[in-house]
This record gives sequence, structure tokens and C-alpha cells, in this order.
Amino acid sequence: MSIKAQKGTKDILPNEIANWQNIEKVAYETFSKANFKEIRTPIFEDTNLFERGVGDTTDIVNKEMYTFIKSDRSITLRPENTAGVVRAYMEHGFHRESPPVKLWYKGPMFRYERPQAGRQRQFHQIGVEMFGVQDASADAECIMLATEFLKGLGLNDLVVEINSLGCNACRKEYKEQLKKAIAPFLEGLCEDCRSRYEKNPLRILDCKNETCNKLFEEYKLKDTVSGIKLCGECSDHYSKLKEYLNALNIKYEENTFLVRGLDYYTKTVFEIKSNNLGSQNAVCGGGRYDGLVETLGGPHTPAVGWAMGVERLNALIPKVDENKIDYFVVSDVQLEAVKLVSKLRNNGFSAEFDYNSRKFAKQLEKASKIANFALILGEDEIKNNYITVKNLSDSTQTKMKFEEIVKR
RNA sequence: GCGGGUGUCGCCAAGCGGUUAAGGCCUCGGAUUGUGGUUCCGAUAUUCGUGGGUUCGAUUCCCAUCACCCGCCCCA
Repeated sequence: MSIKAQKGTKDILPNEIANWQNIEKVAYETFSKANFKEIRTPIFEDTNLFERGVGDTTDIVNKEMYTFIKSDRSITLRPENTAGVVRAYMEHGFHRESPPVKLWYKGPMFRYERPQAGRQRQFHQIGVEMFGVQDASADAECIMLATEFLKGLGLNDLVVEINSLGCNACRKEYKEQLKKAIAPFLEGLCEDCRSRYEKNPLRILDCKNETCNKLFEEYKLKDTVSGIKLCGECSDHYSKLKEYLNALNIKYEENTFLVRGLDYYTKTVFEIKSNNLGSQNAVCGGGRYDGLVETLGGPHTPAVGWAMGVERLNALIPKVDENKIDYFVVSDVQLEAVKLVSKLRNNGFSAEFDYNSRKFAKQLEKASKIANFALILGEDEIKNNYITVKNLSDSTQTKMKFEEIVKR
């Protein structure tokens, strides 16, 4: 074995595929009920899409993209899918349809990072995007969709955290006040925070450095941040969101320190976390991005969305067993076995047989591992035109005609 | 980009200077020539991630290298 799967990538093997299929099925069912339509966009795009869309101050764009040049074009493997969906939304004229336009997607994303538990270079996301609604009911619907989806997967005890970052106008003011609050202890903060201070001060709130966090507490940064007022429209939006969530019976916690790593978010941001995932504890992240469509060259379009990490979801979900096949044909007459297997399959059953026509004991052994029933077709059965049906879980055995088997 | 850990069969592993490189699971064969999931027997690593070095001798010690894992960072 010399060539191996690349660092940070994983084969999803047959014995774990049932979990993936289940997640995708629940996603489809949940989102369809809310009239979200699936969209599949290419896994590579023009590099500009991400530089402009995700934001060139973000880590994702700065150091995590898989970018290459092909025929003088700069191409990037998508590190996330919101930008791609927005691109497709505009390219196919969805913005001329009557809003809302509600889309969901699933698929692989690529980020060049050091892998660790819950973090791979190729990973999978399922996400939703909702375009054209300014009202907070859209934010609430998206959050509800996330909690419904998680509920459908049997995950009920996850914590929804929400916050509002304000619009472009009040965010500017917000940043100024934040910087003012931080200025007194700026020197004590870590190197990253000091550089964030000018480039993207909001991200300082997201810092996990202990020294920084101590300083935040010492200077009561939390209180200061909670005290910063959003503009009237934004604070209205935020309180309406909370009203909707309350009405929908969705539990949430307000986290004034919640900031997202992508530049496009405005107003609402939220995360869903689990305590059972170690340090990569966010299962779902999202928010409102009212400026993104415009940034990418479209008309002003309010929008909200989120993405979930499928690998992380999977880590929280108990393993689903592989399904057994319906019938295993046990026979020492290979030709008859092949014919029976084929007839069973044509009638909608899954069926297998022993390609090596080994002795019955071996065939039964194999059958018991992979099938629910064994169909024994030996000399006596062939001569007298019946099949011995053996239930492999309780060892009961009955003689039946093929037609009777098909009708079961 | 920085810090820590681990590499012995398909999987889980013991061995830690001289062994015939344990054991378990899986797989294959037999006991049982038409009846499995229990039991019993048997088979399966010239080789211990790779390359050097130390040594009479290295899976065991040293160095290098590679791979993977974990943490920071970031995010889903």
C-alpha cells in the first residue's frame, strides 16, 4: 500500500454509509416540508467569487483555500457554499422570481487546514439559504429548520446561541465603541487580537486566548458590549427574531460575544453547539447576509442561511446498522441458483448466492451473516418444484412455491 | 504556521537488546459429503512505517525521515 488517501480526507466506507444516507434523507424531508428546493453547484468556482464573497480578511480566504491556475484562470475549490449558491441565484435569474427563494444544498467543501478531531480538509456540509425576505420571520424559519432537522436526527439537546451584529451603518458605530472599550487594555492582548483591532475588531470577541479572556473579564467587556446599541431598525429586527423564536418554542441563549468568521454576515448570527464534540463544537453556523448578493454584483437582496458539518453531526448520531439483504439462495446447482436470484431481483427483492457453490453449511453461514432469509434450492426442491424458506433469525423453515415467496 | 503523541498481519494488540514475533477478532479450510449463528481443530507477519547508526546481535537503544492522530489557531 503506497498511495493513501490525502491528509485530511476520508473514505466513507459501506459500513458507515447508512448514517450518511439517513442524514441526507432527513434533510430532504425536513427542508421539503418548508418548501426549500435542493440546488447543486460546482465544487470549483472562480477564485474571485470567494475573495469578494467570503471576504479577503477572513482566514478562509487568506490561508485555507485550494487555489490553482488552469488556462490562465484562477480556480478555487469551494471552501463553503453560500457564495456559490448566491452566484447561481443571480446567474439563473432567481432574483427576478417572486420572493422568497428557498434553497438547500449538500456536498463536499475544501479547506486547507491542519486536520484534527472534527476538522478535515475535505468535509461535507448541508445548508440552507433563503433569499428575499427582510422580516425576522425568515431568520426564525431558518433557525427552526435547523432545530427541526436536528430533532429529526434524534438530537434534541443542542444549544442555539444567537446574537445580532447590526447592519453596515450601526456596525461601524459598534466597531468604534468596541475599539474604545478595548483600547485601555489593547497592549495586553495577544498578537492576533492586536492585529484584529484595526482589521476586524469584532473577531477579538471570538478570541480563545486565556490572557485575553481574563482581560475581557477584568474590564467587563461583556457588559460594555451588551450596552452597545444597534440602530433602531436592527434592534427591532433582533427583538422580533426573539419574539418569533419564543412563539415557535425554540430555546436559545443570547451570546453577545458570538461573531462569525465570515465577513458577509449582518444583523442576525447564530450557532448551534454540542458539548460532546471536543474543541470543534459548532455543528451549525449561520446568519443573515443582506449585503452579499449586492457585493457579488446583484440587486440588494436580503438573505439568511446556515450550514452544518455532516461529519460533526455524524459524530453525535449513533451508528446505524447496515441493512441485511432479503434472500440468500443456498444451492448446489449453480445454474438454478443464478436463475432464482435473478427472478427475485426482478420482483423487487435483494438477493445473493454463493459464487463458489460451497457446501451447504458454508453457504448457510454466509447467508446468516448477510441475509434475513435463506432460500434452499437443492436436488429435492428442484425435482419437486418447491423452495425451502429458512428464517435465519428464528431458524424456522417452510416449503413454498416461488409465487408464494414473491407475494410475501 | 506553532506545540504534543503514535507507528508490530485487514482490525485490536503483547513483546522493550538474544522469543520460532504472544493472544483476540475477521477471513479461509476441517470436524459436520443438504442446514448457519455454539463448540473444537487447523491455516494465515522471513517481519515490526522508511532510511541510517550503535552492537557479536536490534521490533526493542540513538538519529533522521515519512505518515497519521491530538491540541492551538480557524471553522461546519
